[in-house]
Amino acid sequence: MKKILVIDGNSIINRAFYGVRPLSTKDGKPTNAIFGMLSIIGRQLEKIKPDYAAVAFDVHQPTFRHKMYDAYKAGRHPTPEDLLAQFDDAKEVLKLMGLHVLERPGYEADDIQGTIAKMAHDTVDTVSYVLSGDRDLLQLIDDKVTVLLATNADTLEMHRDEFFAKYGVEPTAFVDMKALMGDSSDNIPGVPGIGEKTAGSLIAAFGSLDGVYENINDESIKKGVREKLLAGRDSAYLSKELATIVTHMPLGKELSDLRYDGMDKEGLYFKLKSLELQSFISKFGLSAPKAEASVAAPVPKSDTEASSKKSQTTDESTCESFAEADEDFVNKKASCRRFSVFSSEGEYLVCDGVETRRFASDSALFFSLFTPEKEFIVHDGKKMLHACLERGVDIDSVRILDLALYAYVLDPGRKAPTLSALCDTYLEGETALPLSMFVLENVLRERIQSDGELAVLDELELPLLPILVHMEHVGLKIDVAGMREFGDALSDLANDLTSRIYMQAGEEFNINSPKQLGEVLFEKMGLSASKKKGKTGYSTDAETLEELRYAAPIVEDILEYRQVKKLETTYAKALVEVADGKHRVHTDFKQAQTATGRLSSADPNLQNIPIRTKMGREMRRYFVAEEGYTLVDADYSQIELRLLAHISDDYNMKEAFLEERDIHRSTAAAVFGVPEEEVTEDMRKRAKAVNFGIVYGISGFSLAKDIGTSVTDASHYIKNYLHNYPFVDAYLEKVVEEAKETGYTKTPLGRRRYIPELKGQNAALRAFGKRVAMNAPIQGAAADVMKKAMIAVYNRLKRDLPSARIVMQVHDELLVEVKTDDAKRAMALVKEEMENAVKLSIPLTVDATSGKNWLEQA
DNA sequence: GTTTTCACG
DNA sequence: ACGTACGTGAAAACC
Repeated sequence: MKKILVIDGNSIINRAFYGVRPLSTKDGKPTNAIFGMLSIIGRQLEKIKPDYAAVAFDVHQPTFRHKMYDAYKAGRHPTPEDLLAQFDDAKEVLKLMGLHVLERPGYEADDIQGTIAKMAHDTVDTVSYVLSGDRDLLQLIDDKVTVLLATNADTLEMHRDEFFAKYGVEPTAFVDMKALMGDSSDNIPGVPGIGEKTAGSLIAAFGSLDGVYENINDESIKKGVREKLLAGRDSAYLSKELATIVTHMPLGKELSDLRYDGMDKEGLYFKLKSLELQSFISKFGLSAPKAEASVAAPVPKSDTEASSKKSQTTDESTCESFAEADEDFVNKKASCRRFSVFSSEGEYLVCDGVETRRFASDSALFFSLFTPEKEFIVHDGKKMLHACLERGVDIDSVRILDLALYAYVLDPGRKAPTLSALCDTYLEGETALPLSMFVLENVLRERIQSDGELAVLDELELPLLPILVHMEHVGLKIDVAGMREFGDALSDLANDLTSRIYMQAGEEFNINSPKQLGEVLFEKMGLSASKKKGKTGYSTDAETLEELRYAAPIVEDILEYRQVKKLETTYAKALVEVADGKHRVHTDFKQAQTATGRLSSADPNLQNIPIRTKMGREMRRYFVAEEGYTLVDADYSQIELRLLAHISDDYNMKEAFLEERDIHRSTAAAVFGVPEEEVTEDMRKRAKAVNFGIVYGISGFSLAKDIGTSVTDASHYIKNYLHNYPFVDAYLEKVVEEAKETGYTKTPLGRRRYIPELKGQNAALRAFGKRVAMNAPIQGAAADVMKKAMIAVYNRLKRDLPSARIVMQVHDELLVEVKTDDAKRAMALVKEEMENAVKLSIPLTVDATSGKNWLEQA
């Protein structure tokens, strides 16, 4: 187990200054703070023997995060002259001790500590020791983080257990306590009248600040306390923000940059000698080097070439020196971990948290920034990732923090906010791009965390992004010649149908125009359908025409014409047109588009390729594998119903899946009250519609329309269904109830969907909200599972079967293209990863097939 | 830019 | 009392 020691420089020096009697050198230089600091840190270095060590300091500058609270900070006591005078020497001593001294403008020492502790926390086999005199840091404690709390007497090791014993709450709830009790030393107001005792028992009882206010009317809260809490609500939430330590700041360091290699014995010897801190020279076992003055100073390297270049004053050299500056930027930033990149027309603006540089879109230097482990804060960065891929960047080894995805996770129902809209909303109008992207990342991440959606962001959306880029880049091959022929045949067929339709209508008109078609059918030919649109005219949709099918032969021709025309224009013609030189089509997966968490596919949409009719299904024959390759198609069987069974925990539905029974047959038996053996095809078909309806938030009316029965019968089916699956019934009720209370639904992984419709005055809209509430967690959970599966499949194939690549996703289905020899193995691997993407209380099963094209799958 | 229609899960 | 299933994208007509 590796250990990292992270020291709060400011608080240790402060504590040392006030805890140690005044000391000074002969010529009056104060040294007591350095003395105390050495004693505290020296002891811990010896005790812990860290593998990495860093000391963090504040740089006193207003920051994005804190500037709004400057008013509070203004009340701090000024630092005494005698203490200020010791800082520079103290830092020098620390460096000579082998500690990495870190200070970042705009961030406080505790933010640096929090960030390092988090880095260590996320690294296997590494634990952190956070040394501070400040109890604020206790919030960082967890299984892998210990806080060493320096007091005047000695240094206390605070593990999770000690913390819990002392405060009675989890360390993460420490900020929640502070939010209530406040902290005068940090100018955190808290709630007036609430002290440590009350705060402790409140948080112990309700877990968090949110918990306290959610249960504000709980009888265990005394009236007086409740009144104080209500009056101080805003102050409490502001206090919580003030008290929370940032754990994701742009540090520009990785753990390996912070290695502790022991002290510089010679340097430290001289330094301590000059500070007249003799006792530490012996304590650290330091001694004068043998030949004190023999170290030659390095001769500065001659720089004639560079200086001659710079001495020129032509325009050309100005350009060159810009290029040098950029190159310098890139080189210098080799050690920087996190950048923000703002893409604009023809250029990228790159910021390392301090300075911003401009790169042309085709700058090789820009792409050279993308080295393993680096993090890039972007907004809607897929286009940039494609450019990276073209330039040979390994996009899997960098981490892309796409703020558009952060915003999507926070509220998938909202239309995608622009970067500046995000700044307006979350940074109160701060728009210093791209620097503000760092702040946005922090702010949005904290919100996502407090909403319980961090897993959705970090385990699904962020890792999925580069995978989508790969899929889009590879594309899906179409048989261009075959599809063109098919398109031509469709065109011929449409022409035949057109003539027949004109003939029967007795005139030529635009069949594609619903207006003209309506006039022909309903006025000229005198047909009539049950529904007709008032405002815009007659409805001529398939459902209406279906009614008239046998009233006039023209109707059947029109229906067929519509189908043929759709296939021709939307698919055959359109796809041939967008195929690239290698006959591949590249969709654009929208990752932040749907309200439920699904992907969508556009330009072209490859998620709605026909399959339901025989003629439409033919289209799939022209989606093919590359020569020597095979398409593997793997789809989840009944994923939404399985998730409904799992989430509702309905024993009856679970039993059907556990026994791998045909769920529609099972449902039919229940709904029609017959044994499964006696279920007819028609009964099964109706039950299937009921199953779908349930997932969509059913109504008797719509079900009746769908399966062609009376509303009475349909309602009866639903009643039987819910009676047979009582936990499903209870679950659907619960999910609507919860959505009414909280304003949102959530999937098991935490993905939210807000449903404002439930709160409105419009009854129709509220009914819609109810259906959405019933559907969103199911559809969303299925989307979560598929995203998890895509990540698992991608990584598995990359490792074990690199000849295979995912080429499409259609909600519950993955399409993989693989060398024909490896098709069997690909089927097995993909199936395995998809089935085990999540663990449910019932099995998740995947059917995998393979073939030369998307139609012929055996 | 909006409406109608229809393709998919 | 109310309208009538969840989630998408594209083509063509229409304004």
